[in-house]
Amino acid sequence: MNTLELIQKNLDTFSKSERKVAEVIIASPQIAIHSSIATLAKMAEVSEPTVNRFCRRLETKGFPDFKLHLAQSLANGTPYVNRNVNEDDGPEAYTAKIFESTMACLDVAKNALDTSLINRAVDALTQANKISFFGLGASSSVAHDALNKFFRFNIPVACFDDVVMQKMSCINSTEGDVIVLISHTGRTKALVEVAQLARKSDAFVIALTAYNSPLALQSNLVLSMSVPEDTDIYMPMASRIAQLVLIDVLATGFTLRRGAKFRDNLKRVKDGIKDSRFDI
Amino acid sequence: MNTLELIQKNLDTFSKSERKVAEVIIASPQIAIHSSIATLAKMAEVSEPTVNRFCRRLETKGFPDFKLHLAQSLANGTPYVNRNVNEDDGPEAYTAKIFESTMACLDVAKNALDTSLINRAVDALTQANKISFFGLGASSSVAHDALNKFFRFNIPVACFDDVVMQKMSCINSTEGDVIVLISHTGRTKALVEVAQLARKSDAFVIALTAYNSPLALQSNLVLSMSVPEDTDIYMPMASRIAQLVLIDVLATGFTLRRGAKFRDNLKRVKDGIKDSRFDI
DNA sequence: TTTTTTCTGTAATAAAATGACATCTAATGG
DNA sequence: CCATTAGATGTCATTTTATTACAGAAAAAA
Repeated sequence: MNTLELIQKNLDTFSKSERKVAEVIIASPQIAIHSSIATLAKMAEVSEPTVNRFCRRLETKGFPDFKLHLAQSLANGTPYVNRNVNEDDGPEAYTAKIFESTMACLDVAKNALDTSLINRAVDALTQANKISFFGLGASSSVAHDALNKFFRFNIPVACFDDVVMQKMSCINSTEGDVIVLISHTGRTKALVEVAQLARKSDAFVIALTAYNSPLALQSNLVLSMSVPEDTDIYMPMASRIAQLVLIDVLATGFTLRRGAKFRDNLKRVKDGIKDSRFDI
Repeated sequence: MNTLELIQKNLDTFSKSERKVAEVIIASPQIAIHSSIATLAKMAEVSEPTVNRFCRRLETKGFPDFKLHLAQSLANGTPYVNRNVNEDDGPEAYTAKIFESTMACLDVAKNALDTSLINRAVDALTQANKISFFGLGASSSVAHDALNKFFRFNIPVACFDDVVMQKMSCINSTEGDVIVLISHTGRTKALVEVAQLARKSDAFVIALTAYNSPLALQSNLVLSMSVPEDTDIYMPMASRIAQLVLIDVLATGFTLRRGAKFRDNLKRVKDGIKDSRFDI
């Protein structure tokens, strides 16, 4: 496991002084691995043995061993941890934090995803007579984006961000239709009702939502991501990005399933809008 | 560059004793990084300073620094690189590839961004009488998303994905209005015309687009990301994600600039929709 | 062969990390 | 509210580790 993530996760198991050390390391891991125990101790304003004890707590042999582990995990994967934006952060700080925590969330989302479920979702989508994407609030732009993607595949596809339209559309659904419902929390009442209507009409309901949420329980297939929303200042940020990437994954799975001929078709669509663009 | 490869390549530039060290390290690098200079010297049957000199020859600060470099290059594989999806990739493969290359793109985007420009953009947005977000095609969902974010700030904000509406809106703009144009390529003729109209009406034009593109040249402020679109099967994927994260950054900058009182307001908006959700 | 340069090892020094112990802090029970 | 105790933290001593300076050996050049 990634050392940096490990530190982040165990942050509350550390003592006061050890947490100081953890924070200094998380803030600038690259500096940490190039420092001696003395300089790091000074940076964290603790004593040298405290740094050493901190290292041991992370199941390493000591400080030099810890540095090796940290160095490896910095090279290995995400040096990106979910850091919250502070009130006094400048543009550099909050830009970096948001990008990095988004990347960290994508990493978590990737690991939490069940690819066999993705495969089943792609199965359902490729066999669908019609695909509908529904979302409300912040999730409606995800639905729009999905529309934009699947629309190019030249199959019947719809997208509504209005509850009434969504319900009407569900009532008119039949077996063979796939309805994709998008909601971060999975607790929006209106969307749960939409799911119920869709099920009544024998449509296949795929939910991009939280595991075990009311919406998830009403769906045929759930793609859950369990992304923490720490960074957010009262609005969904990283979760929505993860959903979008998941849409990309589904769209890619779709095109791969359809084969090479189909992809040529996509290219023609793209070439078709050439005239509306400036040449280089 | 990979340290182990570097050693291999420079094998003939070393002296006799240094080569002994090199060979021991190449033979068992995992042991090497966990050994002290003394044990490694003994293994190579040379003196300790020889090992040290060997490390310096590889442009490291000394033995501990060398170990860090070696540890990093031993950390398996290049993690988040832009790997293209192949026709014969299974669900695990393409899911991982899409997530990872999205993360790689975000990393590139983050490094390419100019935070002073972000700061200026936040300046403009906070002082705006009215903010409009315009995008066409795939970028329209980014514009929608931006609307959803800035709408919560309780300021006049608009979003159109229709060229005619966009143009009309621009003609009605006045000084103090900010228009944010979103386009990956920056070559969509219609959107460039929109930019020109907006400038004529003395609106401040911010473009989220490619550097030096026709759209960029027509704008007051350009936030460019230069994200490669390798992974894409003829549709924007990662670039759009990067734009969305950039919107998050701008929205965060906005809330930070507005201060604590303003953030309490945001919380009230969120609490206000509580009734429409299921409790846990 | 002599001279010069380059390499390599020894020993001294400096730096770093760890261990032992004392002190402080905070929590628990009287 | 104080005494006791477990845990946390720092100081200092010790040990380990790395680096430097220098001298002798090997190789190359004259």
